[in-house]
Amino acid sequence: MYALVDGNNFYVSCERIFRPSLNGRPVVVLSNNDGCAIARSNEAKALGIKMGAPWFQIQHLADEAGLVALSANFALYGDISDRMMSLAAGLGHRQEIYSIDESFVELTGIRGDLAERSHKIRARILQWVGIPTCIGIGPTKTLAKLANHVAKTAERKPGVYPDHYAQVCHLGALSPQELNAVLAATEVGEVWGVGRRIAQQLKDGGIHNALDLTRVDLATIKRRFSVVLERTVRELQGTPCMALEDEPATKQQIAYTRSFGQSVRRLDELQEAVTEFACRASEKLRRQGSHTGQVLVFVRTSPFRAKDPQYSCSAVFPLPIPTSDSTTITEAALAVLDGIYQAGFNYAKAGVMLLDLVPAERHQYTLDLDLSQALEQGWGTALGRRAPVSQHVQALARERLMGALDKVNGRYGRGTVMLASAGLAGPARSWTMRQERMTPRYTTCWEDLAPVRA
DNA sequence: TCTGGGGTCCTAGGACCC
DNA sequence: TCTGGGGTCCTAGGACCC
Repeated sequence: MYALVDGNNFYVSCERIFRPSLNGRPVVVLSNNDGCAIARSNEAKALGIKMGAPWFQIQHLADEAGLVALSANFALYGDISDRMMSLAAGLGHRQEIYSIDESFVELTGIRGDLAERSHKIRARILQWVGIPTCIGIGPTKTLAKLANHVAKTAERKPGVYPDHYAQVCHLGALSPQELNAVLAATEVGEVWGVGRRIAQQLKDGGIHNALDLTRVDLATIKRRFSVVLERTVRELQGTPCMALEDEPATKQQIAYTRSFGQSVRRLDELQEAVTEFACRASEKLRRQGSHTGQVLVFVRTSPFRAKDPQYSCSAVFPLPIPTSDSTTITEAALAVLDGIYQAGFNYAKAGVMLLDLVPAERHQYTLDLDLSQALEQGWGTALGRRAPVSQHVQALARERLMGALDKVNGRYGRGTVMLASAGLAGPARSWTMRQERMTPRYTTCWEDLAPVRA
Protein backbone atom coordinates (compact mmCIF):
# COMPACT_ATOMS: atom_id res chain seq x y z
CA MET A 1 0.00 0.00 0.00
CA TYR A 2 1.23 3.48 -0.88
CA ALA A 3 0.34 6.96 0.30
CA LEU A 4 0.84 10.13 -1.70
CA VAL A 5 1.26 13.27 0.38
CA ASP A 6 0.83 16.43 -1.67
CA GLY A 7 0.96 20.09 -0.63
CA ASN A 8 -2.11 22.03 -1.72
CA ASN A 9 -1.36 24.87 -4.16
CA PHE A 10 2.14 24.50 -2.80
CA TYR A 11 3.92 27.72 -3.81
CA VAL A 12 0.96 29.85 -2.79
CA SER A 13 0.73 28.01 0.54
CA CYS A 14 4.45 28.69 1.16
CA GLU A 15 3.91 32.39 0.61
CA ARG A 16 0.91 32.42 2.93
CA ILE A 17 2.93 31.07 5.86
CA PHE A 18 4.70 34.41 6.20
CA ARG A 19 1.84 36.56 4.94
CA PRO A 20 -1.36 35.36 6.56
CA SER A 21 -3.15 38.36 5.06
CA LEU A 22 -3.08 36.42 1.77
CA ASN A 23 -5.41 33.78 3.21
CA GLY A 24 -8.81 33.88 1.56
CA ARG A 25 -7.55 36.06 -1.30
CA PRO A 26 -6.91 35.09 -4.90
CA VAL A 27 -3.13 34.62 -5.21
CA VAL A 28 -0.90 33.41 -8.05
CA VAL A 29 2.82 32.70 -8.12
CA LEU A 30 4.48 33.64 -11.40
CA SER A 31 7.14 31.77 -13.34
CA ASN A 32 10.63 33.15 -13.89
CA ASN A 33 10.52 36.54 -15.56
CA ASP A 34 7.06 37.00 -14.04
CA GLY A 35 5.80 35.40 -17.23
CA CYS A 36 2.84 33.23 -16.35
CA ALA A 37 0.95 31.71 -13.42
CA ILE A 38 2.51 28.47 -12.17
CA ALA A 39 0.58 28.18 -8.90
CA ARG A 40 -2.90 29.37 -8.00
CA SER A 41 -4.84 29.59 -4.76
CA ASN A 42 -8.33 28.10 -4.76
CA GLU A 43 -9.72 31.63 -4.99
CA ALA A 44 -7.58 32.30 -8.07
CA LYS A 45 -8.79 29.04 -9.64
CA ALA A 46 -12.35 30.15 -8.92
CA LEU A 47 -11.67 33.31 -10.96
CA GLY A 48 -11.06 31.05 -13.92
CA ILE A 49 -7.29 31.51 -14.05
CA LYS A 50 -5.76 28.56 -15.87
CA MET A 51 -2.43 26.92 -15.13
CA GLY A 52 0.21 28.69 -17.21
CA ALA A 53 -1.95 31.73 -17.95
CA PRO A 54 0.27 34.64 -19.12
CA TRP A 55 0.39 37.38 -16.50
CA PHE A 56 -0.31 40.17 -18.97
CA GLN A 57 -3.61 38.47 -19.82
CA ILE A 58 -4.82 38.18 -16.22
CA GLN A 59 -3.22 41.31 -14.82
CA HIS A 60 -6.55 43.18 -15.01
CA LEU A 61 -7.85 40.90 -12.24
CA ALA A 62 -5.53 42.65 -9.80
CA ASP A 63 -7.74 45.71 -9.90
CA GLU A 64 -11.02 43.98 -10.59
CA ALA A 65 -10.83 41.10 -8.13
CA GLY A 66 -7.93 41.84 -5.79
CA LEU A 67 -5.68 39.24 -7.39
CA VAL A 68 -2.21 39.18 -5.83
CA ALA A 69 0.74 38.03 -7.95
CA LEU A 70 4.16 37.10 -6.55
CA SER A 71 7.46 36.23 -8.23
CA ALA A 72 8.55 32.64 -7.69
CA ASN A 73 10.79 32.37 -4.60
CA PHE A 74 12.38 28.96 -5.04
CA ALA A 75 14.78 29.37 -2.11
CA LEU A 76 11.74 29.60 0.17
CA TYR A 77 9.81 26.78 -1.48
CA GLY A 78 12.78 24.40 -1.37
CA ASP A 79 13.30 24.94 2.33
CA ILE A 80 9.61 24.58 3.23
CA SER A 81 9.55 21.45 1.08
CA ASP A 82 12.37 19.88 3.14
CA ARG A 83 10.42 20.47 6.34
CA MET A 84 7.20 19.08 4.91
CA MET A 85 8.98 15.98 3.53
CA SER A 86 10.62 15.13 6.83
CA LEU A 87 7.22 15.09 8.57
CA ALA A 88 5.51 13.18 5.75
CA ALA A 89 8.20 10.51 6.05
CA GLY A 90 6.76 9.64 9.47
CA LEU A 91 3.78 8.06 7.77
CA GLY A 92 5.68 4.86 6.89
CA HIS A 93 9.10 3.27 6.60
CA ARG A 94 10.25 4.37 3.15
CA GLN A 95 9.69 7.61 1.25
CA GLU A 96 10.19 8.66 -2.35
CA ILE A 97 10.38 12.40 -2.83
CA TYR A 98 8.70 12.70 -6.19
CA SER A 99 8.64 16.46 -6.66
CA ILE A 100 9.00 19.63 -4.62
CA ASP A 101 5.53 19.17 -3.14
CA GLU A 102 4.79 15.44 -3.39
CA SER A 103 6.13 12.30 -1.81
CA PHE A 104 5.13 8.65 -1.91
CA VAL A 105 5.34 6.73 1.35
CA GLU A 106 5.24 2.96 1.49
CA LEU A 107 2.78 1.77 4.11
CA THR A 108 3.65 -1.92 4.06
CA GLY A 109 4.00 -3.18 7.61
CA ILE A 110 2.19 -0.24 9.14
CA ARG A 111 -0.50 -1.41 11.55
CA GLY A 112 -3.72 0.26 12.52
CA ASP A 113 -6.11 2.56 10.72
CA LEU A 114 -4.17 4.12 7.83
CA ALA A 115 -6.68 6.90 7.24
CA GLU A 116 -6.62 7.93 10.86
CA ARG A 117 -2.83 7.89 10.87
CA SER A 118 -2.81 10.05 7.74
CA HIS A 119 -5.14 12.59 9.30
CA LYS A 120 -2.71 12.94 12.21
CA ILE A 121 0.31 13.44 9.95
CA ARG A 122 -1.67 15.94 7.92
CA ALA A 123 -2.58 17.92 11.04
CA ARG A 124 1.05 17.86 12.15
CA ILE A 125 2.34 19.22 8.82
CA LEU A 126 -0.28 21.95 8.95
CA GLN A 127 0.59 22.96 12.50
CA TRP A 128 4.37 22.60 12.44
CA VAL A 129 5.14 23.79 8.90
CA GLY A 130 1.98 25.65 7.95
CA ILE A 131 1.26 23.80 4.71
CA PRO A 132 -2.17 22.25 4.04
CA THR A 133 -1.86 18.84 2.39
CA CYS A 134 -4.03 16.07 1.01
CA ILE A 135 -3.19 12.38 1.35
CA GLY A 136 -4.27 9.62 -1.01
CA ILE A 137 -3.82 5.92 -0.24
CA GLY A 138 -3.99 3.00 -2.66
CA PRO A 139 -2.46 -0.39 -3.47
CA THR A 140 -0.37 1.06 -6.34
CA LYS A 141 1.30 4.40 -6.92
CA THR A 142 -1.17 5.21 -9.69
CA LEU A 143 -4.12 4.51 -7.39
CA ALA A 144 -2.51 6.51 -4.57
CA LYS A 145 -2.19 9.39 -7.03
CA LEU A 146 -5.82 9.00 -8.00
CA ALA A 147 -6.84 8.87 -4.32
CA ASN A 148 -4.95 12.10 -3.77
CA HIS A 149 -6.85 13.71 -6.62
CA VAL A 150 -10.09 12.54 -5.02
CA ALA A 151 -9.06 13.95 -1.62
CA LYS A 152 -8.23 17.33 -3.17
CA THR A 153 -11.32 17.51 -5.36
CA ALA A 154 -13.69 16.45 -2.56
CA GLU A 155 -12.31 19.32 -0.50
CA ARG A 156 -12.55 21.94 -3.22
CA LYS A 157 -15.55 20.94 -5.34
CA PRO A 158 -18.35 19.33 -3.35
CA GLY A 159 -20.59 16.95 -5.26
CA VAL A 160 -18.08 15.16 -7.48
CA TYR A 161 -17.09 12.64 -4.80
CA PRO A 162 -18.54 11.85 -1.34
CA ASP A 163 -17.64 14.61 1.15
CA HIS A 164 -15.90 12.32 3.61
CA TYR A 165 -13.15 11.58 1.05
CA ALA A 166 -11.88 15.14 1.52
CA GLN A 167 -8.29 15.65 2.69
CA VAL A 168 -7.59 11.94 3.18
CA CYS A 169 -8.88 9.25 0.81
CA HIS A 170 -8.05 5.57 1.33
CA LEU A 171 -9.07 3.62 -1.77
CA GLY A 172 -7.85 0.36 -0.24
CA ALA A 173 -10.55 0.62 2.41
CA LEU A 174 -13.44 0.91 -0.06
CA SER A 175 -15.84 -1.81 -1.16
CA PRO A 176 -15.61 -2.81 -4.85
CA GLN A 177 -18.84 -0.88 -5.51
CA GLU A 178 -17.53 2.28 -3.82
CA LEU A 179 -14.22 2.01 -5.67
CA ASN A 180 -15.99 1.64 -9.02
CA ALA A 181 -18.09 4.70 -8.25
CA VAL A 182 -14.92 6.71 -7.59
CA LEU A 183 -13.27 5.47 -10.79
CA ALA A 184 -16.40 6.21 -12.81
CA ALA A 185 -16.50 9.77 -11.46
CA THR A 186 -12.88 10.39 -12.47
CA GLU A 187 -12.19 11.66 -15.97
CA VAL A 188 -9.64 9.61 -17.85
CA GLY A 189 -7.39 12.64 -18.30
CA GLU A 190 -6.97 12.88 -14.52
CA VAL A 191 -5.21 9.53 -14.39
CA TRP A 192 -1.46 9.79 -13.76
CA GLY A 193 0.29 9.05 -17.05
CA VAL A 194 -2.62 10.07 -19.28
CA GLY A 195 -1.91 13.49 -20.73
CA ARG A 196 -3.96 15.70 -23.02
CA ARG A 197 -3.09 13.88 -26.23
CA ILE A 198 -3.76 10.36 -25.02
CA ALA A 199 -6.89 11.45 -23.13
CA GLN A 200 -8.38 12.77 -26.37
CA GLN A 201 -7.54 9.60 -28.27
CA LEU A 202 -9.03 7.46 -25.51
CA LYS A 203 -12.22 9.52 -25.49
CA ASP A 204 -12.48 9.19 -29.25
CA GLY A 205 -12.39 5.46 -28.63
CA GLY A 206 -15.21 5.63 -26.08
CA ILE A 207 -13.04 5.49 -22.95
CA HIS A 208 -14.16 8.46 -20.87
CA ASN A 209 -13.38 7.74 -17.24
CA ALA A 210 -10.93 5.77 -15.10
CA LEU A 211 -13.36 2.87 -14.76
CA ASP A 212 -13.57 2.53 -18.55
CA LEU A 213 -9.78 2.48 -18.64
CA THR A 214 -9.58 -0.44 -16.18
CA ARG A 215 -11.76 -2.47 -18.54
CA VAL A 216 -9.80 -2.16 -21.77
CA ASP A 217 -7.91 -4.97 -23.45
CA LEU A 218 -4.27 -4.76 -22.36
CA ALA A 219 -2.84 -6.08 -25.62
CA THR A 220 -4.80 -3.53 -27.64
CA ILE A 221 -3.63 -0.70 -25.41
CA LYS A 222 -0.03 -1.81 -25.78
CA ARG A 223 -0.32 -2.05 -29.54
CA ARG A 224 -2.25 1.16 -30.13
CA PHE A 225 -0.43 3.26 -27.55
CA SER A 226 2.60 1.96 -25.67
CA VAL A 227 3.89 -0.21 -22.88
CA VAL A 228 3.79 2.88 -20.71
CA LEU A 229 0.03 3.21 -20.93
CA GLU A 230 -0.35 -0.53 -20.51
CA ARG A 231 1.51 -0.24 -17.22
CA THR A 232 -0.79 2.56 -16.14
CA VAL A 233 -3.85 0.38 -16.82
CA ARG A 234 -2.39 -2.51 -14.83
CA GLU A 235 -1.68 -0.20 -11.91
CA LEU A 236 -5.22 1.12 -12.12
CA GLN A 237 -6.44 -2.47 -11.91
CA GLY A 238 -4.48 -2.85 -8.68
CA THR A 239 -1.32 -4.61 -9.90
CA PRO A 240 1.81 -2.75 -8.77
CA CYS A 241 4.16 -2.12 -11.71
CA MET A 242 6.10 0.83 -10.32
CA ALA A 243 8.35 0.44 -7.33
CA LEU A 244 9.10 3.04 -4.72
CA GLU A 245 12.35 4.79 -5.63
CA ASP A 246 13.75 6.06 -2.40
CA GLU A 247 17.27 6.74 -3.72
CA PRO A 248 17.27 9.81 -5.95
CA ALA A 249 18.65 8.66 -9.30
CA THR A 250 21.69 10.51 -10.61
CA LYS A 251 20.64 12.71 -13.48
CA GLN A 252 21.53 11.77 -17.03
CA GLN A 253 21.55 15.36 -18.17
CA ILE A 254 21.72 18.72 -16.47
CA ALA A 255 20.31 21.90 -17.94
CA TYR A 256 20.35 25.58 -17.15
CA THR A 257 18.14 27.56 -19.49
CA ARG A 258 16.50 30.94 -19.11
CA SER A 259 14.31 33.37 -20.96
CA PHE A 260 15.78 36.84 -20.92
CA GLY A 261 14.22 39.79 -19.10
CA GLN A 262 14.31 41.65 -22.42
CA SER A 263 15.35 40.54 -25.84
CA VAL A 264 19.05 40.46 -26.58
CA ARG A 265 20.69 41.16 -29.95
CA ARG A 266 24.43 41.41 -29.37
CA LEU A 267 26.90 38.55 -29.20
CA ASP A 268 28.72 39.94 -26.16
CA GLU A 269 25.48 39.95 -24.16
CA LEU A 270 24.78 36.37 -25.13
CA GLN A 271 28.35 35.49 -24.15
CA GLU A 272 27.70 36.85 -20.66
CA ALA A 273 24.50 34.90 -20.32
CA VAL A 274 25.98 31.66 -21.66
CA THR A 275 28.97 32.01 -19.32
CA GLU A 276 26.63 32.37 -16.38
CA PHE A 277 24.45 29.46 -17.48
CA ALA A 278 27.48 27.21 -18.09
CA CYS A 279 28.84 27.99 -14.61
CA ARG A 280 25.50 27.29 -12.94
CA ALA A 281 25.10 24.04 -14.81
CA SER A 282 28.67 23.07 -13.84
CA GLU A 283 27.83 23.74 -10.17
CA LYS A 284 24.87 21.38 -10.40
CA LEU A 285 27.11 18.84 -12.10
CA ARG A 286 29.69 18.93 -9.29
CA ARG A 287 26.96 18.75 -6.67
CA GLN A 288 25.86 15.38 -8.01
CA GLY A 289 29.45 14.20 -8.42
CA SER A 290 29.46 13.81 -12.20
CA HIS A 291 31.54 14.81 -15.18
CA THR A 292 30.13 15.79 -18.57
CA GLY A 293 31.27 14.60 -21.97
CA GLN A 294 29.17 16.93 -24.14
CA VAL A 295 28.14 20.56 -23.82
CA LEU A 296 25.06 21.66 -25.75
CA VAL A 297 24.16 25.31 -26.22
CA PHE A 298 21.00 26.68 -27.80
CA VAL A 299 19.68 30.15 -28.57
CA ARG A 300 16.29 31.12 -29.91
CA THR A 301 13.99 34.00 -30.63
CA SER A 302 10.48 34.25 -29.19
CA PRO A 303 7.83 32.27 -31.08
CA PHE A 304 5.26 34.62 -29.53
CA ARG A 305 6.65 37.62 -31.39
CA ALA A 306 5.18 36.56 -34.68
CA LYS A 307 6.37 39.66 -36.55
CA ASP A 308 10.02 39.10 -35.62
CA PRO A 309 12.17 36.97 -37.90
CA GLN A 310 12.54 33.63 -36.15
CA TYR A 311 15.74 31.74 -35.49
CA SER A 312 16.55 28.75 -33.33
CA CYS A 313 19.75 26.76 -33.30
CA SER A 314 21.71 24.42 -31.09
CA ALA A 315 24.99 22.58 -31.33
CA VAL A 316 27.08 20.22 -29.24
CA PHE A 317 30.73 20.41 -28.23
CA PRO A 318 32.16 16.96 -27.44
CA LEU A 319 34.81 17.15 -24.72
CA PRO A 320 37.84 14.88 -25.25
CA ILE A 321 37.98 14.20 -21.51
CA PRO A 322 34.84 14.40 -19.35
CA THR A 323 35.12 17.18 -16.80
CA SER A 324 33.22 19.27 -14.25
CA ASP A 325 35.56 22.24 -14.53
CA SER A 326 33.62 25.48 -14.98
CA THR A 327 36.25 27.13 -17.13
CA THR A 328 36.59 24.19 -19.54
CA ILE A 329 32.81 23.84 -19.82
CA THR A 330 32.41 27.58 -20.34
CA GLU A 331 35.09 27.65 -23.05
CA ALA A 332 33.29 24.84 -24.84
CA ALA A 333 29.92 26.61 -24.48
CA LEU A 334 31.30 29.91 -25.82
CA ALA A 335 32.85 28.11 -28.77
CA VAL A 336 29.45 26.63 -29.61
CA LEU A 337 27.78 30.01 -29.22
CA ASP A 338 30.23 31.56 -31.69
CA GLY A 339 29.24 28.92 -34.18
CA ILE A 340 25.46 29.30 -33.86
CA TYR A 341 25.10 33.05 -33.29
CA GLN A 342 23.56 35.00 -36.15
CA ALA A 343 23.36 38.76 -36.03
CA GLY A 344 20.08 40.56 -36.58
CA PHE A 345 17.70 38.59 -34.36
CA ASN A 346 15.92 39.41 -31.11
CA TYR A 347 17.01 36.55 -28.90
CA ALA A 348 14.56 35.63 -26.16
CA LYS A 349 16.11 32.56 -24.61
CA ALA A 350 19.31 30.57 -24.33
CA GLY A 351 20.47 27.50 -22.48
CA VAL A 352 23.36 25.23 -21.65
CA MET A 353 22.83 21.50 -21.32
CA LEU A 354 25.40 19.01 -20.08
CA LEU A 355 25.00 15.58 -21.66
CA ASP A 356 26.82 12.25 -21.52
CA LEU A 357 27.26 12.41 -17.75
CA VAL A 358 29.61 9.94 -16.07
CA PRO A 359 30.56 9.48 -12.41
CA ALA A 360 33.43 11.80 -11.45
CA GLU A 361 35.47 8.92 -10.05
CA ARG A 362 35.57 7.20 -13.43
CA HIS A 363 38.70 8.77 -14.84
CA GLN A 364 39.34 8.68 -18.52
CA TYR A 365 42.75 9.40 -19.89
CA THR A 366 43.57 10.18 -23.47
CA LEU A 367 45.29 7.39 -25.29
CA ASP A 368 47.77 9.83 -26.76
CA LEU A 369 49.14 7.23 -29.14
CA ASP A 370 52.06 7.79 -31.35
CA LEU A 371 51.15 5.69 -34.36
CA SER A 372 54.61 5.54 -35.91
CA GLN A 373 56.07 4.51 -32.59
CA ALA A 374 53.42 1.81 -32.30
CA LEU A 375 54.28 0.46 -35.72
CA GLU A 376 57.99 0.51 -35.11
CA GLN A 377 58.18 -0.66 -31.53
CA GLY A 378 54.89 -2.46 -30.94
CA TRP A 379 51.64 -1.42 -29.25
CA GLY A 380 52.85 -2.19 -25.77
CA THR A 381 55.43 0.57 -25.90
CA ALA A 382 52.99 3.07 -27.32
CA LEU A 383 50.30 2.30 -24.74
CA GLY A 384 52.86 2.40 -21.97
CA ARG A 385 53.41 6.09 -22.52
CA ARG A 386 52.04 8.32 -19.82
CA ALA A 387 50.79 11.85 -20.05
CA PRO A 388 53.26 14.19 -18.39
CA VAL A 389 52.88 14.30 -14.63
CA SER A 390 52.30 18.05 -14.79
CA GLN A 391 48.99 17.46 -16.58
CA HIS A 392 47.65 15.40 -13.72
CA VAL A 393 48.85 17.89 -11.15
CA GLN A 394 47.10 20.61 -13.12
CA ALA A 395 43.85 18.66 -13.26
CA LEU A 396 44.03 18.05 -9.52
CA ALA A 397 44.63 21.74 -8.87
CA ARG A 398 41.62 22.58 -11.02
CA GLU A 399 39.43 20.24 -9.03
CA ARG A 400 40.50 21.89 -5.81
CA LEU A 401 39.93 25.32 -7.29
CA MET A 402 36.35 24.36 -8.22
CA GLY A 403 35.83 22.95 -4.72
CA ALA A 404 36.97 26.25 -3.23
CA LEU A 405 34.76 28.19 -5.65
CA ASP A 406 31.69 26.21 -4.62
CA LYS A 407 32.53 26.64 -0.94
CA VAL A 408 32.97 30.41 -1.19
CA ASN A 409 29.77 30.81 -3.20
CA GLY A 410 27.93 28.48 -0.83
CA ARG A 411 28.97 30.52 2.16
CA TYR A 412 28.89 34.09 0.91
CA GLY A 413 26.20 33.81 -1.71
CA ARG A 414 25.95 32.93 -5.35
CA GLY A 415 28.06 35.07 -7.65
CA THR A 416 30.63 36.04 -4.97
CA VAL A 417 33.33 34.53 -7.16
CA MET A 418 32.66 33.99 -10.85
CA LEU A 419 34.24 33.99 -14.28
CA ALA A 420 34.86 37.47 -15.61
CA SER A 421 33.14 36.71 -18.93
CA ALA A 422 29.83 36.48 -17.03
CA GLY A 423 29.89 40.27 -16.84
CA LEU A 424 29.41 42.43 -13.79
CA ALA A 425 26.14 42.54 -11.91
CA GLY A 426 24.07 45.63 -12.50
CA PRO A 427 22.05 47.28 -15.21
CA ALA A 428 24.63 46.30 -17.82
CA ARG A 429 23.36 42.72 -17.75
CA SER A 430 20.25 43.39 -19.75
CA TRP A 431 19.44 39.71 -20.07
CA THR A 432 18.79 38.98 -16.39
CA MET A 433 15.34 37.90 -15.25
CA ARG A 434 12.50 40.16 -14.31
CA GLN A 435 11.35 39.45 -10.76
CA GLU A 436 9.39 42.42 -9.62
CA ARG A 437 7.23 40.82 -6.97
CA MET A 438 9.73 38.74 -5.04
CA THR A 439 9.07 38.00 -1.38
CA PRO A 440 11.99 37.70 1.12
CA ARG A 441 13.89 34.43 1.59
CA TYR A 442 12.47 34.22 5.10
CA THR A 443 14.00 30.89 6.09
CA THR A 444 17.31 30.68 4.21
CA CYS A 445 18.89 34.13 4.43
CA TRP A 446 19.77 36.08 7.61
CA GLU A 447 19.06 39.47 6.06
CA ASP A 448 15.56 38.32 5.07
CA LEU A 449 14.52 37.03 8.48
CA ALA A 450 10.97 38.10 9.30
CA PRO A 451 10.88 40.76 12.05
CA VAL A 452 8.71 40.02 15.09
CA ARG A 453 7.03 42.90 16.81
CA ALA A 454 6.46 42.99 20.58
C1' DT B 1 5.21 45.67 -24.44
C1' DC B 2 4.22 41.25 -21.84
C1' DT B 3 3.98 33.78 -22.61
C1' DG B 4 8.83 29.04 -17.34
C1' DG B 5 12.16 25.45 -16.43
C1' DG B 6 13.84 20.82 -15.89
C1' DG B 7 13.48 16.35 -16.40
C1' DT B 8 12.24 11.07 -17.99
C1' DC B 9 11.03 7.29 -21.04
C1' DC B 10 9.65 5.16 -25.41
C1' DT B 11 9.51 4.53 -30.40
C1' DA B 12 10.59 4.69 -35.21
C1' DG B 13 13.86 4.86 -38.56
C1' DG B 14 18.44 4.91 -40.39
C1' DA B 15 23.25 3.40 -40.31
C1' DC B 16 25.96 -0.18 -39.75
C1' DC B 17 27.59 -4.92 -38.78
C1' DC B 18 28.04 -9.97 -39.60
C1' DT C 1 13.30 -11.93 -63.91
C1' DC C 2 15.77 -13.00 -59.44
C1' DT C 3 18.73 -9.67 -53.93
C1' DG C 4 18.23 -12.62 -46.32
C1' DG C 5 17.97 -12.40 -41.64
C1' DG C 6 19.12 -10.80 -37.36
C1' DG C 7 20.99 -7.70 -34.45
C1' DT C 8 22.91 -3.16 -32.15
C1' DC C 9 23.49 1.63 -31.69
C1' DC C 10 22.25 6.30 -32.31
C1' DT C 11 19.18 10.17 -32.99
C1' DA C 12 15.08 12.87 -33.37
C1' DG C 13 10.71 13.49 -31.99
C1' DG C 14 6.77 12.75 -29.16
C1' DA C 15 4.53 11.94 -24.97
C1' DC C 16 4.40 12.45 -20.19
C1' DC C 17 5.43 14.46 -15.38
C1' DC C 18 5.82 18.49 -11.87
